[in-house]
Amino acid sequence: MQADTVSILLPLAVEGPYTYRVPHGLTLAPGDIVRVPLGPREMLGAVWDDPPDGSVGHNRLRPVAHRYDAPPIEESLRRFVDWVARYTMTPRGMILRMVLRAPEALLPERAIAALRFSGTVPARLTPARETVLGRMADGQPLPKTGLSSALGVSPAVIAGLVAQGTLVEATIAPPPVAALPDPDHARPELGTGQIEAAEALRAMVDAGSYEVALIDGVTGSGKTEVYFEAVAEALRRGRQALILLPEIALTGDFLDRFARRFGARPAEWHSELPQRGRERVWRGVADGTVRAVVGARSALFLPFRELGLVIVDEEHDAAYKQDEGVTYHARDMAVVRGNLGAFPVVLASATPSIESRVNADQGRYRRLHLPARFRAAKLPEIRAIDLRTDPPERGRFLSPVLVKAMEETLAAGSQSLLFLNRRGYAPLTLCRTCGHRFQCPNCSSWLVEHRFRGQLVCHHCGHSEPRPSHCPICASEDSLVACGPGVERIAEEVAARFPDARAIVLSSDMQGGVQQMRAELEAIRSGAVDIVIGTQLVAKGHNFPGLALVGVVDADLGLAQGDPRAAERTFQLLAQVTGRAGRAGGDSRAFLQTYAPDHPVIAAIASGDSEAFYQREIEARRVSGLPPFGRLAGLIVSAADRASAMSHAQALRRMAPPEDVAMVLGPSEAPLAVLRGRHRFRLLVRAPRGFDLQGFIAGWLAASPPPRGSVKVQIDIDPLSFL
DNA sequence: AGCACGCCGACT
DNA sequence: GTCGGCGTGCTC
Repeated sequence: MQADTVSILLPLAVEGPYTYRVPHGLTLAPGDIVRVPLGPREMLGAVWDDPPDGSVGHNRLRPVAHRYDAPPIEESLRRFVDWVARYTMTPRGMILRMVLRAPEALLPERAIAALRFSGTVPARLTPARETVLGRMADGQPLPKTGLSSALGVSPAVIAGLVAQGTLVEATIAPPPVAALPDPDHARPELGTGQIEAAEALRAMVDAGSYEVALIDGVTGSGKTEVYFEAVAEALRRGRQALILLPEIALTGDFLDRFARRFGARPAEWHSELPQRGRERVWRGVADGTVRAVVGARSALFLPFRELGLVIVDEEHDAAYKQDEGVTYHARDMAVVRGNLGAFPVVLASATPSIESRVNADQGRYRRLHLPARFRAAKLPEIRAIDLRTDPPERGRFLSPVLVKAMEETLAAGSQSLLFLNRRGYAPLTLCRTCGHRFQCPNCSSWLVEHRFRGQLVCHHCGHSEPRPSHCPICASEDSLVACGPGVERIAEEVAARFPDARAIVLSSDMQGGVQQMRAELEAIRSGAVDIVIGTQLVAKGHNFPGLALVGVVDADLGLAQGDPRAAERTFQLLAQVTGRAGRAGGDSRAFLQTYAPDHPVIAAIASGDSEAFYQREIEARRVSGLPPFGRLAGLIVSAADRASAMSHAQALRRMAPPEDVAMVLGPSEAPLAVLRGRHRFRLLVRAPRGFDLQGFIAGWLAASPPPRGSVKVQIDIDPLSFL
């Protein structure tokens, strides 16, 4: 505890900061980014606020090597790191690591090599040389790369002028990674309902204090336009703004939309961003040259210098949950960051999560409801098709009612979308002779036939094997039958029924990657496709302006699982898919094929009465003590083989919990997944609101007989009862 | 994160 | 008899 020591948090899996000696002549303040010796090497770290402890002898302390000339990590971000670490039960250093993801960003950015006119005219002037001098006479340096083609002369001319001393080496500062967005570039015309909501958001940003707003409204009600007004207000007030999107929705379309409103594309941040780009965005965010960022969940950990607003679009989306490494829910952490940084947070969704709805109902969030579609866009007419009364023909999966609607749509020259959230050809293959079912050797799930690829694939762990021609058990030839539909099989049926229609399958395991995908989306947009058959992919992120008909092949899929959020997820997915119809205006229809037309989820979608669904679901959650009324944590128990993972999970469950904590091994006691050769089971821990779940789990793990080495336990889900 | 230390299979 | 696999532990 001496004046010449300092606490440094290192981006490693260490619980707290280490103590270092401050060398003479160096002044350090909390948040400063430094380089310190650690073992045989040097490492990045940040000065933290903890008072240096005396547990390590002063004579063993090593000195800080260097302080970077970079903006310090701001106080509220430091508190955020501490908070997230405690909440997720992760060592603090691991959270800091998420902040310091772009270490090269700490060095000054490399200038661009350029050439400029030195003032010395060459002895001989040729026409090409005159061209160059004419363009460079003002002495402004021009970038070296591409200079000759930019000036329309051969590289030899440039080289000659350099040799003569007419052009000399120079540098130019790299352009900012993103141009400044202008809040008043193209102010939109808002509808009446939108004006009120936009005004409320503007007032929140003006107030400059923590508050959470939940904007909800059907697809096409203009949520984006409304929250852009909040972004504009933050920019006007000199604050930075962050828009979070689920990775899949972070498309060029969205960036263009931002650019149309603000006159410049925002900086973007996501996992695919190349190293150079990451560094530039990180630096720009830290030094304040970047004013607006659109990013995936990890953007929440960027070192903003004056963050004044976070928008979480599609706030219900499960992609906000990070479940590798540090497990956190970006929507919840965004709310925390707003709370610690004293600025507003806006959650937006056409189908809000139950948690957010409850928080709004209970007054913790302000609810801004957008009542109607905007710009004359009409909602589709939605109808459930009862498959018990209108069944498909034998061996087929499309009901005559849906087929007729498709025929009509096709005849009118409009587009149809068939949605089935199941990749591949068939979800189960069995032998007609002996009844053998093809199961994954690692997991307990069925292998899915992918006919285009000729493989049987496990969608759980990725295992795949070639589809055999005969049964591996009874050796019968031609006895294998595909059970149930996947998108490939629906495509087959569509091809048989509509041989002249131009049909296309969109699913995540498409061959050809991003390029191919882009081309196909463009084909759909331009109207070169009549029938789109797609999985979840078509529900999110992409707009299909010409869609007149949406058919949900199996609306019941997803309702039967043991997952406590199954109903909510299905509702959200169905609302999104049916909402794809008719965005651009005109009449449109959506059909839900179902065996349970009275199921609350189906009924809510078909009647358009989502309120009824929410009330019912909220009540069900309240009764069972699930989030947001209780707190739920998933412990992932993992081990190198299935049996020991299972036995460790059971051992943990046997640890007698207090009465107010419930635990189940589940859902359905099935292994979650086999990832990187590790078998994982999930334990769900449920506790009442207000209960110190983290403390309980930590104590529980400390007291449990140490499971042999190879078992890892991590917090998976955690709820909202923190503010 | 690195890097060292420490126990069980196929080889000069 | 060793070389080497990566599981575990440590770095102020």
